[in-house]
Amino acid sequence: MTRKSRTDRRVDLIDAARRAIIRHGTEGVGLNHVAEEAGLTSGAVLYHYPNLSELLVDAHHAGMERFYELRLKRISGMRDPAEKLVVTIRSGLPHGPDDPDVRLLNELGGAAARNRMYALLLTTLYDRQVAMYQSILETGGALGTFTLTDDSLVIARNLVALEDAYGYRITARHPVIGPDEAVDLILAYARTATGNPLKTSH
Amino acid sequence: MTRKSRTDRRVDLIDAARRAIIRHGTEGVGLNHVAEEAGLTSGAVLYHYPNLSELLVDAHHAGMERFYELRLKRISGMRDPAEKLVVTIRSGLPHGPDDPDVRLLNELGGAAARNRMYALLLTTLYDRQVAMYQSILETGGALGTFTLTDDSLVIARNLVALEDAYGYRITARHPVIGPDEAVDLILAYARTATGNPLKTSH
DNA sequence: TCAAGATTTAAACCCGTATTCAAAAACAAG
DNA sequence: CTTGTTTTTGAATACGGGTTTAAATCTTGA
Repeated sequence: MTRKSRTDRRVDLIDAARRAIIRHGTEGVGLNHVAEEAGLTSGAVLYHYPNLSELLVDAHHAGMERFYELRLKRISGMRDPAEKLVVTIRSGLPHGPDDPDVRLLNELGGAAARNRMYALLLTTLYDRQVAMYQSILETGGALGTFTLTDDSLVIARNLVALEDAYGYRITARHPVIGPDEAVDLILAYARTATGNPLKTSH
Repeated sequence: MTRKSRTDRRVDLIDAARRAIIRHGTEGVGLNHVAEEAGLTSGAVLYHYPNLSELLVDAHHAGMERFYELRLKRISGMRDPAEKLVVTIRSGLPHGPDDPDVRLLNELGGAAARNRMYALLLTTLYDRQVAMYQSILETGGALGTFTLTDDSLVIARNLVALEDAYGYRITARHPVIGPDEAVDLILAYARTATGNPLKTSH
């Protein structure tokens, strides 16, 4: 073992790749971009990774995992399903047009239609987010906090869909729809779907 | 003037570019791809267009215009706002994972975060679609067909957002969510938002 | 300190890119 | 058919891509 373990070095490269992808796009990013971001040469990158595309897949995979885990952590200590729901909606949206995590996810939207690996990653993430919302909705329904107008699966799918779409609008710098406006829009749906006023905490 | 006018030849190239973009992605498409799709050489393409990126922008622009105009045409002869709404929801979704028009739109999702031109095109299309929905909702409200639970702008924005998101899921080949399922999901929201049963016509 | 191993670099390689340009081909009009 | 113009080709240019490899550097353990 040297100063940094083999896996640690790969983690660094994954992070460099993540930044490079955001800067140049999944299909526009090059080995030199990643190397520059990592403070190395392209050869050194390829010493740790067999080829570029594998590194890019790992970078996307890691980015998704981080995004999802962060969302779970945000609501880990909460009891009230209504509060959980509001916080979860917020955590699914980018903080601004340059939010790195969402930027990374949005890069895959087009590529997923051509690349089975990326398609699988994206649909898996979607389904996990749906399950996350569904769990909140179900417990809220059981506790009487929510009165669901539809099957929880339907509402959950629509909530994640709304997040995704407004994420795209925000990263595309829509002049009117920012993070706050997107939250309001999604909450408008969540309120009618749950029958809960869902007050935002500030 | 020769057999084909200058603008006609450009239209052919735009269509070739559209197909090439779908095959290789906005950032992965090359001059040779477009030329091959048009049955020409790269030099001939550049004889009609000053450079590749300008052609790509035109191709995206034309694709959006076609997509939007087609949606308007679908509901042009209809009276009943409920019927209009259902048809419009359908026309906003891809027919399947390989639907060319939606594939083209999805290509821009990631690029819009890096390219101001693409961002403008996408947000403009979004706003126009919102206006289209809003018009349907407003007339339905005026006629008493709809009883809107929210401002028509809010509902319209959410409807377009849902279309966009499910378009991505469908083109990414989600194993469960296809065009029919997506329609049902969006209709679930539309029903609660309009207070109308919104029967699908078959 | 020294030797062995791991890591990084720099250069070479080959392939593909956008773009330019002179020559060839296709075409329209006289 | 011939002339003049438009269009297309194919080659040349110059650059950048990913990947490989030998040499140089750095790190660790003895």
